[in-house]
Amino acid sequence: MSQSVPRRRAPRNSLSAELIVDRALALLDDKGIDAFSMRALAEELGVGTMALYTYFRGKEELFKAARDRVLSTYQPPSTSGSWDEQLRALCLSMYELFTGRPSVLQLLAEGKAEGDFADAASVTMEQVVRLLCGSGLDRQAAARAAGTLIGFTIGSALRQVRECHAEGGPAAQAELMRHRFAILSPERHPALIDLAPELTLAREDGEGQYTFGLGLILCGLRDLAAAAAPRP
Amino acid sequence: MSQSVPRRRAPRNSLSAELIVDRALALLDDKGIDAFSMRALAEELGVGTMALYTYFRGKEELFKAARDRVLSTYQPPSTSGSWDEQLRALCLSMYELFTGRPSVLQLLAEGKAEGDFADAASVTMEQVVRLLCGSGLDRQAAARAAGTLIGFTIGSALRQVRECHAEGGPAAQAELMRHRFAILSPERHPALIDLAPELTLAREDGEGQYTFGLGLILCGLRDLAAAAAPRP
DNA sequence: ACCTGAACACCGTTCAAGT
DNA sequence: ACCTGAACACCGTTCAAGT
Repeated sequence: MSQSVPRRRAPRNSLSAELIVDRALALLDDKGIDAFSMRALAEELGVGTMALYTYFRGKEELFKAARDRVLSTYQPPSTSGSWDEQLRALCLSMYELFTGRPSVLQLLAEGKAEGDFADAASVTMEQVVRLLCGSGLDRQAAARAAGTLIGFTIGSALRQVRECHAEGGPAAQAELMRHRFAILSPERHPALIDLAPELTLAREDGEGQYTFGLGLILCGLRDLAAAAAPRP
Repeated sequence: MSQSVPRRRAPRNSLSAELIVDRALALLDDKGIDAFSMRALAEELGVGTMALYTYFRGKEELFKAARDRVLSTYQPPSTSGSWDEQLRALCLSMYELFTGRPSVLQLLAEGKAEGDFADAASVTMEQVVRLLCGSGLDRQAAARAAGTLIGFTIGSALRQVRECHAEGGPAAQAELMRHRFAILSPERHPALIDLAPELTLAREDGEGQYTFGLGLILCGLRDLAAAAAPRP
């Protein structure tokens, strides 16, 4: 007679911090952060739950390791061109890193993996800050611009990731949005109803939405830099 | 001998959906979404946990009720001036609504309270879209601009809210940030270290950071509108 | 050192029961 | 209708024990 399928235990010493992080990232990217649990991860690895605690103090520490794993594999692009073109390339590559690895983004955004950042992240920050400081902005404006660019990038990536992890996927989300528009009263919300098709499309095209917003911010920065350092 | 302080039960029929939402919001704003639980809320109200289920199907529905409560009390400001000045005022008032009610923002951002929006929210959206459509932008640009403004506002408010709910509060967060800068190598991150004071300040001043970014976006929109509808 | 199972203190929710 | 307690299926983590 068949056993209750207890997924035969992995042989001793076959476990490692690396392997655990690998599987954790796979589980995270696959099912999302809400479906993640130490117990489920252990099950996946074919070990008892507490085996994980030999390698990590707890869930939090495992999350930080997962975050660092992804961030440390990140290669900032080598850029060229004017400072704003370089900023655009840097931000876009960050956006792609995040949307390509939804799990880590969720960890960062929900504050589950706070702590000292991996080196790759600070290298990119360094580039961003250097470009901004060389653009003619004063120090305060440069600092705030850095915050705006990073925040906008993370926020935009986060929105798209949530769209994908939401039940039913993007298709269902779009349907839900159409329904919301459908129940609005035409007298009170004429402009909203009129623009509904474009609004729905914009929401579906996360990357287009992001590049549009990024363009606006960079345009604002160019104007600001030009005003701060006018042609002599 | 004293009882185990079972917080004497509330009299029968003293409970209501209103009262539950009230307390839920208080608990949420006070301790944050992570510390919230149906059990804790019931305890706070002096009733058994299951009493809540007489008024709400479950946690999700309670969250939606809490969200709607807050959004329906929101009064969009009456604006005047040019379209971009009006947009600025609308966005700022949304930002203040959210940062004033951290709990609801977290519900919205973490997708815990999805569903049809309250009326007040769509009234504001209507205004935003109307202003954008009247600015000279084409339809697609108007839709994307709306997405950018809303997304940036929610994202910025969320960052500030998390800053406040993080352990130790803003002060501890700033200290942590200084520490992060302190451990960077001066050879590899000269610009970052040089701008550290301003970056720390910018992070502490959430509202200043937001208005700065909003200004950049609006500046970009003005340029775009001017290019789309040049003087005849 | 590496891994285990039992146990503890939580959680949301179902269910049968009481008023 | 309104509210209860017991129970179920989860969760992260502690702890004593096994190899």
